[in-house]
Amino acid sequence: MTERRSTAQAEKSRTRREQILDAAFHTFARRGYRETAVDDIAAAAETSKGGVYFHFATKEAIFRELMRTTADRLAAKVDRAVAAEDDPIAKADAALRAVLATFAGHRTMARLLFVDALGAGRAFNAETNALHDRFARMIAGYLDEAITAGSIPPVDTAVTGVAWFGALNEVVARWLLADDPGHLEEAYPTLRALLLRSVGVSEARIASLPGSPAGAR
Amino acid sequence: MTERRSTAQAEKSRTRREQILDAAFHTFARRGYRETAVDDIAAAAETSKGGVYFHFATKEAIFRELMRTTADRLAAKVDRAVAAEDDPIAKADAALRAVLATFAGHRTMARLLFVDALGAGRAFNAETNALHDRFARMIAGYLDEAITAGSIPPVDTAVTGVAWFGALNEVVARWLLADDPGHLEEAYPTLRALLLRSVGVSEARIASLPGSPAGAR
Amino acid sequence: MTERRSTAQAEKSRTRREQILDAAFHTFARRGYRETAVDDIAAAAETSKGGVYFHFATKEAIFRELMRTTADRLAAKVDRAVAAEDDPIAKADAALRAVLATFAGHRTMARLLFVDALGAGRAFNAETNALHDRFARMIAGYLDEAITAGSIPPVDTAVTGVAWFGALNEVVARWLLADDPGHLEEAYPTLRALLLRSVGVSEARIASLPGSPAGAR
Amino acid sequence: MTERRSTAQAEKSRTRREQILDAAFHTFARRGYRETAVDDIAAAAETSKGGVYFHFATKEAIFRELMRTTADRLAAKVDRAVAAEDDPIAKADAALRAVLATFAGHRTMARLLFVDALGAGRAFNAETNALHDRFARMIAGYLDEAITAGSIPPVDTAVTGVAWFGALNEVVARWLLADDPGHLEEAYPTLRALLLRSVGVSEARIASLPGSPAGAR
DNA sequence: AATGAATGAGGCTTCATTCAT
DNA sequence: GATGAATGAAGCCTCATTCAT
Repeated sequence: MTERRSTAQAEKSRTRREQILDAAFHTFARRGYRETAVDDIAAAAETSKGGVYFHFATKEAIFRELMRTTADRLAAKVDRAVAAEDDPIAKADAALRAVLATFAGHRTMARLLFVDALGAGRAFNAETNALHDRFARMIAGYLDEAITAGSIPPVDTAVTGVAWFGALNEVVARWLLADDPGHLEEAYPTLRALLLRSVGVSEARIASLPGSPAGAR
Repeated sequence: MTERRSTAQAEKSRTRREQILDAAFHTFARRGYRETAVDDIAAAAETSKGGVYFHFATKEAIFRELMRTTADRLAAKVDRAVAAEDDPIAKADAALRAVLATFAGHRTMARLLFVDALGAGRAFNAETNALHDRFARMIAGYLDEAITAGSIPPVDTAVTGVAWFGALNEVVARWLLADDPGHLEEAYPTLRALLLRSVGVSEARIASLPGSPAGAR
Repeated sequence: MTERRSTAQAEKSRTRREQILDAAFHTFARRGYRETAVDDIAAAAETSKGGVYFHFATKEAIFRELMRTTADRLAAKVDRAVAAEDDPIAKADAALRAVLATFAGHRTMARLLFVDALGAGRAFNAETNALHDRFARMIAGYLDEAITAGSIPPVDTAVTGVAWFGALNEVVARWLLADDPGHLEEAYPTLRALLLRSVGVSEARIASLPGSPAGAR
Repeated sequence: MTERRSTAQAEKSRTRREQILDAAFHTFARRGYRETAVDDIAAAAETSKGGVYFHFATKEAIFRELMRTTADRLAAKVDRAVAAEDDPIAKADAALRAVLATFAGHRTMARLLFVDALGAGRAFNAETNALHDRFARMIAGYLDEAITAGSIPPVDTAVTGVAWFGALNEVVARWLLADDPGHLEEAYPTLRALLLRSVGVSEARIASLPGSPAGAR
């Protein structure tokens, strides 16, 4: 009985904890880190300030956890998409597509991950840095594989990873910040062609990818 | 006499104004907008809070002016560099080089322009947006010229402008946020090759640019 | 149990709220609205600035609530006094007596209601206006009844209400501001005779009221 | 020559001083004492803050001087009006009429004198007190004359003076604070009848005064 | 005489965090 | 576990006053 109750409590607690994370996620994304008061989070989570502080030590801790899990989720999605492809270039394509699709579906998530981290102040630079680094490295890794496989000529994959991520990031960010967002996917073919070309993939190969403009050169 | 005196005073006032802007510039860049107190600016400018408020209506006004003038200065530098070249691709090269060189010399300036704007909170998104837009458009403009001149094949220059700016931005930002910065210019040849290739410039043409890796020729 | 606890807490909270109102009441009355800092109120209430702001949104809100409740209390007292009399003139007498007695007992209350409202700045004119209007109308209402009952000849009760209130107000205010207050009630018979006479009540009727100067009978 | 210049300077100085007083008068009256910044006064006087401080030691000093001179002017006007009459009751009528006429013509002056003094904070109570006292005493003085002349029965003229002033003050104040002022003079016959009746002047005598309703009872 | 820049105390409000219940 | 009251350090801004020129 005690056993059962404590389990039930633990479950309820986990639920409440997630409620708070959820609320924080949306509130941070909508209003930004500094503009979000712990009270706002508590209200959105339908609990009290004290309740929030029972589950998290500080406001910063909430944000950090959110950053981490959100990034994890995205990275997992990308990994899954990549694993489904064989050809290195198809892998890259799949990865890009996965990122854009996720963002397109979760504007909020993107905002949190790519825009707000900076707004959170110097304290978070390490986090942000690590996050961007992680994605840049991920890209570099795939590029390295592609080079090894002979799919593309050798390049400085470290710099290229950063640049690709930056290009992607900016396109997403501009979309996030736009008053009238439009469809993020529309930019995809152009962006993909740009990125692939930048590492020496031939026009023919690019044109052969699914979704390329029909008669493309 | 009165004339002379008032002129001297006006000059001193202007000097003080600039002192404040300077102090604000550095403090914002070091600590971020939200993290910077008006008192900090005053202290750094060796004046008082009231002194700051004599010259600027609000903290925000200081930041806005800083954003504007900093962007102006950079844009002017780029324009000058571009005007010195004839060939569209050389122009692009010059522009990139100008941006990187400026940032390399003024880490602080870059931080303010590219990183902190986001930290300033939702209220500044319009400003930031406009700033990024300005540079993205600038790039798109040069790309359009290059297309018109037949130097590169047609592409969606709007998206490309954004992507280029993003790639550049990210490279700079990562450098800014790194613990051990290293030399920004080292990334330049790689980045340049990447960007030019992405819009279809031939390897030969890229290799012919000054500063390209020796063996590449 | 939870019930009991929450009730106890709510009660404590209400108590604290009133503590703050009380402290504000006295501080406003002693120093005036502008002169009173929220810190002063907090200190007087033996709590912190934050504590005050937990219970009230702004300093102005405190003042407004104070004005309202104080006026309510006075109006209720007058209404009760009036209801206890039958004859219109006796009603007027009772009302005047109630006001003066209340003020005499609570110098502070009077100060807040009649003097400080103006010190609160243009923003409060609406409030003050409404307050004075309320009392002037109250008087006018009783006068109208008296006219209807044939106890006094017809007069412009609107202007008369204002004038009566003004006379009363000034007598009270002068007493409030005097260095050596003396007894407010001493002025009462004179004031009452003045006011009643001003609306045509006969000397005989006035002399018959309780508390009239002996020899006047 | 020096002589002449210094005279000219003195004159200019006096002019400037008055300019400032004028500006202060209007600004205080429009915005209230606390809401008026010395900068506002300087701007309205078309001079600088320093200029203001050359002529006046403090903001308070300006206000005090304004109160005094304004009251002087009004008192002089009343005295003149009173001197023109013989009969005590006609004198009283003339005095009331003078006050109301002055206020009606100078809403601004009235506001400064009767409303704002309180808004200026406790520091001015002495001044305000003295001012109100002065007018109450003035009224009491005329009433004493009237009693001596046998025009009215004896009353406590001190209290009556205060009450009369209060009635007058309130009527004026309500007019000052009203959104849609209307004509102050319209209230005059009612007010006059009220006041005169209150000290035992007969209906017949009241009806005989100029401006009384034609067929008045 | 006048200017305008500078000063700095002080005001109101916000908010992350703590804690008794 | 949860609540909500309390704390107090900051933060931004205003403004009377001073002062060098």
